Amino acid sequence: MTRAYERKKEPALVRRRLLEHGARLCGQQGVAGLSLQEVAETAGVTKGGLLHHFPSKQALVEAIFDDLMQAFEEIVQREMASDPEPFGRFTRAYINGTLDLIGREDRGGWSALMMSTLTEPSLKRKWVEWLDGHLQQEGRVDADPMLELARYAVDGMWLSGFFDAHDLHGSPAETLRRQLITLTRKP
Amino acid sequence: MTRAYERKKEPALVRRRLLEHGARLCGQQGVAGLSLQEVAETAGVTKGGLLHHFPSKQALVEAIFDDLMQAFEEIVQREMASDPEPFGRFTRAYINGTLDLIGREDRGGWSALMMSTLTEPSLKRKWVEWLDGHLQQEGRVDADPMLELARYAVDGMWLSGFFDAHDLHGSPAETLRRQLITLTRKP
DNA sequence: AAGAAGATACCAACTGGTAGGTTTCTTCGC
DNA sequence: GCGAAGAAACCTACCAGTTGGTATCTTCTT
Repeated sequence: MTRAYERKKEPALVRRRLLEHGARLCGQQGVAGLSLQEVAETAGVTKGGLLHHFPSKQALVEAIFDDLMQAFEEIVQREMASDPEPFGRFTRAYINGTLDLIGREDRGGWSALMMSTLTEPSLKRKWVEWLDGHLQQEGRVDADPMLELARYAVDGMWLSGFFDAHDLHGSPAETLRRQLITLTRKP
Repeated sequence: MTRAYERKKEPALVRRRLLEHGARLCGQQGVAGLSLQEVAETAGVTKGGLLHHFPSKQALVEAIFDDLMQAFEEIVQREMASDPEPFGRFTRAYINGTLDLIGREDRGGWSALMMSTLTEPSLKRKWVEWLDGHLQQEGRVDADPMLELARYAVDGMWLSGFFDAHDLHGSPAETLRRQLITLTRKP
């Protein structure tokens, strides 16, 4: 039996810290502005230690992205499981999941990480594949233009979430959320 | 009378090239990934030349941003001028203007530049002020939650425009545009 | 002549990454 | 049980290249 509390080296924990601080810093400075040195230091380890867990910056960034994507995937899956109506089910899960993330404290991590998706081709590909996968799996039930529009809208809300912590352009988020969900019901 | 064809130095032109190539490179690599050296070279000038026009990287980035913002402002103004219906006028102009930009070749310049807005506080402030200015000026005619939603949706469309050059999630852009505009009409 | 436009050369700071070491953990023969 | 072997975790020192920025010089325009 291992007694974790006596351990001096805790690779899993260190790895976790590297991912989390990396995500946060990414959110503040973007991928290009991310420095291995800084990530390592804030995670309480040296650059050499970081490079032991992630052999290159690219590897680190992709790991951060995968980590966040997985978390989002789980949220979406949970939302979908509790939605009895097939039509627009994925879109509603996407909406609720995204708005959930906006409310989080660690929003910063998500923020520019997803933004970096735009400049980092490998991340872009991952995201597109994820979305395409879901849209294909759910078949035609999420292909309606209005559903597409709803997804875009929540993307926009998420985007504007960076600009100010408080309510978005004016309306409380809950009002907009309900309005969005309404759009996803059958015409 | 100046005889431009004999000139060897054309500062206005150089400045313009610096702004345009800067915008394009920004779109490809983000602000943090932007290198003065690279901007200068692609604009056909040395770094020293660039730093003569823009005394610092920050100054260059802000100038690029201002330049693009001004272009967008003109588009929006033109759209608004040709819209007889006051209700949702700014929102429609915002929608049409944004979708116009998506279709452009120089979309890349806009792309990550606006993204950088999120990490660069000074740019963020400029954007928020621009939007607030318009929303305040147009009074309550653009405060309706549905209009807000429509603006978010076009933001999302613009965002997803980075992911693939072709049509967005599936529907042709024109279909979505019409649907969006419909949302901006009185309830 | 005077100032603007631009080039050249240079610097300190920082970047991602490598090499090679030390410490800690796990495993396995005994 | 114990202890040695070997792997995993982590650190120190360093490298070559790049960064933004400055100082200085030349060329062009007016």
